[in-house]
Amino acid sequence: MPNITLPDGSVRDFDHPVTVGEVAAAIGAGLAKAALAGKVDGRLVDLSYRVEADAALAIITDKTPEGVDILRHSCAHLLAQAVKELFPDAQVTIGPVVENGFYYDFSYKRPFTPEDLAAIEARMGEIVRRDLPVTREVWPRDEAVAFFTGRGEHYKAEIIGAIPAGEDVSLYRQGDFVDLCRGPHVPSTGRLKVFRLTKLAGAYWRGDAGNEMLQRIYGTAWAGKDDLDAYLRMIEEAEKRDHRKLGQQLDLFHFQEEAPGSVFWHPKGWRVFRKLIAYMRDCQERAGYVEINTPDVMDRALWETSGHWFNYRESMFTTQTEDERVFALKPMNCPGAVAMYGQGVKSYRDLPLRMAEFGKVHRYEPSGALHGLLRVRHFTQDDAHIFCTEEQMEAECRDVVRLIFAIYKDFGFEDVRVKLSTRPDNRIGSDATWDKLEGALARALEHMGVAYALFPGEGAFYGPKLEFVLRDAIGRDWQCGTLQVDMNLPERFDIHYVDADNSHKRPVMLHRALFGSLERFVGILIEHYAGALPLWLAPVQAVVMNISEAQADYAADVAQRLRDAGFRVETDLRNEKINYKIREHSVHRLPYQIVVGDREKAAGLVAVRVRGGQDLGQLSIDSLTGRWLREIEAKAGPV
RNA sequence: GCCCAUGUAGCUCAGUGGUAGAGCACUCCCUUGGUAAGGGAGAGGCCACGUGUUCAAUCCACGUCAUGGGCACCA
Repeated sequence: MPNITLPDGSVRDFDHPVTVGEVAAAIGAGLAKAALAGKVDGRLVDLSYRVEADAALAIITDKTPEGVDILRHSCAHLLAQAVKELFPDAQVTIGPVVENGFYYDFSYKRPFTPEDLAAIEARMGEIVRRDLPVTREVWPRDEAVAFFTGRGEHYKAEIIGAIPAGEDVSLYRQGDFVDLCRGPHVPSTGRLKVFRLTKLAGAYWRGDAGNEMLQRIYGTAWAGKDDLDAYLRMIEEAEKRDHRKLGQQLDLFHFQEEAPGSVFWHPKGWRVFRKLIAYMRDCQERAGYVEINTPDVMDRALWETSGHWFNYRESMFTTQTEDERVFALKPMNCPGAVAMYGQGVKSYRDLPLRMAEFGKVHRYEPSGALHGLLRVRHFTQDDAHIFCTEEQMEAECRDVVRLIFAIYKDFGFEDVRVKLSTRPDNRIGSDATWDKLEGALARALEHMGVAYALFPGEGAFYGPKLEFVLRDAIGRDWQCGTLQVDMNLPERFDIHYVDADNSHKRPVMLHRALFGSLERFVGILIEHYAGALPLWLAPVQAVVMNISEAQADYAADVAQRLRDAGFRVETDLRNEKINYKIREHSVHRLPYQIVVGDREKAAGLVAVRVRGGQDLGQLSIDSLTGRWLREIEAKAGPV
């Protein structure tokens, strides 16, 4: 008879098989009430699961992430049941748990409307009040297929049909609603209290764009109302940080219909952009890079050599001139860089050759992919191509990884996820070479003590790659930096260097970008800092305001002296009250506001207010610039 | 590209089958005020674009473009 070991190490002895729910009851009435499911020897099971033999058991409640996921999964079933009750001829497909909630995909003759959504949510509440028991049944696969086919649930039947013949499948039943599911689930619908349907969307059956579009309903679910409220507040906060909204409010950039996916940078936004380039240029020069610039428009022949014409053409902007020559706007900088390398004869003494380029690339991205600054059709890469020998490659990779982390740190990004994608099935180059290249990337990370996720088979056909991913304010992941090894282009362009023994050798080509796209990086920074860019990046670092006309000259003079000291400073000499001006510049998140009235003018000082409201009192211009220099030196600034 | 929604003044939004409104911003006047909105007046719109229906369309229908939320995509 089972000895049950609980998480605290205690053991309970039962003289007969017991269900998880009975164990919970034996421990205490409170736990029995809170129990949602169990975990037996590491496997999640229903409360009704019968423990026959000795086992380790944990009672799952909504206090753990696993418990909350069970709530969410059961909410997906609840949603499906409500939809089937209201729209009997809708067909169910799948309904998994996602971050913060769940969704369910349906096939229905017409799109669901927001009114439908409200009705469905109301029906879900009603089913909760019915407090239907949720029960598990095990069926032979073929019987389950026949059952769902008989109910007209063809998608469900198709899913179950894909399960190997002869296997049993588990079904969950609540009232008249039955769904295929691995489980576990809450014991009854009455346990689902805190949920909300959030949005309607289209989604392809089985995630394949070649299939029909289903209707997805998203919802969110939580253990308690406080959690839901916190989540909704978080969403609200994220919306306030949206770089598209802040870009408008802070007068940084705009988009317009004539140039979908391309940015109009306003003076202030362009200052941030230029600052990033200046910063990166400085970092790269210290790291031994040279900077080049290659043409934006090049003949089709070059793209045929690089292979883009055949593999990437649908994403390229092309143009034909009067003389019928066909050109393409570069979607990548690499061919230009290789062409640059090909000029003149390179010696092993020239390597490693690190060629950086702030290259503008154009890609005809699908219209539905465009998203503010984060996904555009025209963007600037902080690109570089490193040509080196195989022996030099590992050290070069290490240096790139070191540089990338140092740079992210300056922007306050400490939590960076790294992905290593390795050889795909369809590839060029020998296994020995791939071993070397993948090893170089992996060792570069390990050398830095950087954890990474391995994505086997996800590399490009021409080489493995590292990707550096940052998470934005709304929890979306954006790839920024990348480090790739390319065995293809050196071959296609037939480039080489003369080695010490006078033989011709093929260089290895590393391709790397640290910001990735300058446009995207600005977008991420705006959200990261909620528009309050640190002093060193702020487009306007300070504004000098006069109290009244009598100090206009002095204010202009102060501003000029600060500009002479190298700072980005504007004046606000408008005929407005100081309260009005301070409000406006606070809304625009200026790092510093400087007020000069008669008192400051007489003393030759300035009154300084820091972003956030702190009053520094009266300072001399020298002590203010000294403070600023120290702050800029410290870089990242408050987030 | 696919599904759904949206598109009215510089911005944020109301609104109606009889060619339009608010707040803020803008211009001018008064005010010269010490740390988050002083007062008054004025100007400003081919109601995204095209084609239909209608005596009449910003409103209805269809199409196009763009944007938003998802999906697919991100070599």
